[in-house]
Amino acid sequence: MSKPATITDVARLAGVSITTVSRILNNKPDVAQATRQRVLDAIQQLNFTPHVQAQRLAAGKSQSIAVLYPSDSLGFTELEFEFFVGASQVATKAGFLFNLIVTPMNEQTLLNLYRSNQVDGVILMEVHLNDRRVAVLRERGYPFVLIGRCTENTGLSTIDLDFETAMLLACEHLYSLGHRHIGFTNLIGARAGYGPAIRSLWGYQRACEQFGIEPIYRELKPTIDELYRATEALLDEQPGMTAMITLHTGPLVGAIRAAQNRGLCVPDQFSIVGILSDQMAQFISPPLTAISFPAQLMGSRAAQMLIRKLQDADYEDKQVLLKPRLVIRDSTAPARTSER
Amino acid sequence: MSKPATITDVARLAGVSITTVSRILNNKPDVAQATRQRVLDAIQQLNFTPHVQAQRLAAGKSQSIAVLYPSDSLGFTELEFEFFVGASQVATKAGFLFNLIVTPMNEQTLLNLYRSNQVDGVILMEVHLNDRRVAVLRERGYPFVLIGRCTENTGLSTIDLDFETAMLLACEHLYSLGHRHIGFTNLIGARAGYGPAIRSLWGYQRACEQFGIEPIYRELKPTIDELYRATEALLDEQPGMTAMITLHTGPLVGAIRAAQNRGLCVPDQFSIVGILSDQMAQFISPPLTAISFPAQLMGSRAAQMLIRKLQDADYEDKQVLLKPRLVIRDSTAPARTSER
DNA sequence: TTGTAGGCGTTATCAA
DNA sequence: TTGATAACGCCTACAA
Repeated sequence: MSKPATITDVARLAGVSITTVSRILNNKPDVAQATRQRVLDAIQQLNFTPHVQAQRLAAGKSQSIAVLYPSDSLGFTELEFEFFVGASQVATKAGFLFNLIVTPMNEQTLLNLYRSNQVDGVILMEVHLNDRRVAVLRERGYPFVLIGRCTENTGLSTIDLDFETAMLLACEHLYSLGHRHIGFTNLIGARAGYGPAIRSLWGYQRACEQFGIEPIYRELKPTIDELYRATEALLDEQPGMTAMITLHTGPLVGAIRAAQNRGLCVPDQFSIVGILSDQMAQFISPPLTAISFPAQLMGSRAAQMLIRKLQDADYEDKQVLLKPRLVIRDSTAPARTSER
Repeated sequence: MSKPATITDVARLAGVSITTVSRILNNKPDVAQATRQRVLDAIQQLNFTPHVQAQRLAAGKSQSIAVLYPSDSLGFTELEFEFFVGASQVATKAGFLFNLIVTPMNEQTLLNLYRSNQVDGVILMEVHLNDRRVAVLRERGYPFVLIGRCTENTGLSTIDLDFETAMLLACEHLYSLGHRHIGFTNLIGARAGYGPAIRSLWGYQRACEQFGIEPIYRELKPTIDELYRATEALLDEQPGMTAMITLHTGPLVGAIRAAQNRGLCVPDQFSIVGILSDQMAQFISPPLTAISFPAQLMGSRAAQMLIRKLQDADYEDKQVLLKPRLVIRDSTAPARTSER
């Protein structure tokens, strides 16, 4: 583990000044072809790589971004992984380091991230309508991007799935299959202002009005058991219910099981629509009719926006809202008009 | 976005030298109580946070670790997410930055990671029996930890699941249920020396000998379709086969489906055992009897080992091998002695 | 086209 | 118990 070569070593070996080496490293013009070659040779020979800490200190940038994913939030879903991979790929390609921080941060630690120059910018996940983190960062003018969005997003860079439309689509699909009693089990947190939860609820409510159907609504923690019990309860209370939409990714297996345990065959007697990744939708039996959640895309777009923002002084903030897409698989079928 | 305060500002405000402030920041002894308080007040007042780049440059450490997960490797499984979360939590708690790098690296870029001081150490995933990355890093004496292991691990820090024993357990379970024709669909890559694949194969082979049963073996890419087709093919070719073990996490749904499509009820007429996270095992229908894969634990243990190694000069390398645990759920049942 | 010199914000080594 | 001062490795005016 001998000490890595420094720019000084290179300069000495090539018989030039440090400045010249630096110029070449940073692709500045005004270097004689011969000199450049000599320096490049020296670099090669010494296996030299610039010391990033030093570069960053001198340049005043950290060249790294972080994703803040408070892991206590909602338990496992398959989506996170895709977000991370998408963002990490983009970051690496752009020469940025990608930090994943799953420990929840308070206002202080969040600001320190910037002040201490650990990161140039962050991607915030699990965003609420009134997110303190957003308020704090916005006020200080620190660069960041949201996966999700707030109530007031002017001047922010955001990327989100249009959950409201997603719910409309889902309801429409079921309605067109003849379903008139459609339940919706939402993520917990709508009241707390958790974006996806509250917007889905709005969408559901709008759909109910639009189609003239009666809402059947629950909020749950995203565990299989919860969804299992809730589904059973709903089936009991709502004998007329022939279909369900759920925002919970994995646990929605609980819903399927509960239905099946009641002797209800999915989809022949009971239809289910989810919102989840295409991957996961196919892992489930039966393969799920679902709004697909393009998590990897969202992760990479978020990273792109952030990095551009960091590099372009006059980058314009954008609020990207992805149009949801319904993929019909095997968990939905026409409603039996007779009874359930 | 006013410039953050520096140590100089603090020193000036407190009326002491930079050195003194530095001492206090680093909890050195020999500072008068009164001085300390004065400096702390100044720090508070200025909202000062040390500039990490500068600290790291001066100290010669980057205080960050990275996980190298080449994302082209095997496609999605739910396990990665858990690895990352586990490692990230530990890193943050220890004051380290956690970098996730999913872009595959060649020898050069890997070494540059160290030389450029981006990271102090890395956690390698997707390890092969003869892993070039390991050879390269070991030779240079750079600190790293493996999730997985090689053929020769002396002097390395590794953590791995004992796949060989896992396969023995799985076979034993099925054998004790009366199954005598047990198929095994492995991850592709055994021949290429991919650790989990090859060790599982060894375990399976040992189990077959031990129980005197005939191996029924396939290697596949981890997609639902592949596993679906392979299972169908196996069912055709091996009319006596009543059970299957598979190393593929999600796609094993394909196996279940194929069996069911043949009119084989799982588990009554066909048993399946997987190796996957407890989470995922429950997402699947029927809930899967499986060797549980403690990914989050492995991630955090790996990070712990690495960080200790970085901090303790005389840290002893350990090769940790986790004992597998079989959790019996609803995908295995006694073999029908009659026929399938 | 090239080099000199100062600075980035810390830590570490000596003196005082 | 404190404080100069020299690193750390690189970048960047400015000068030559």
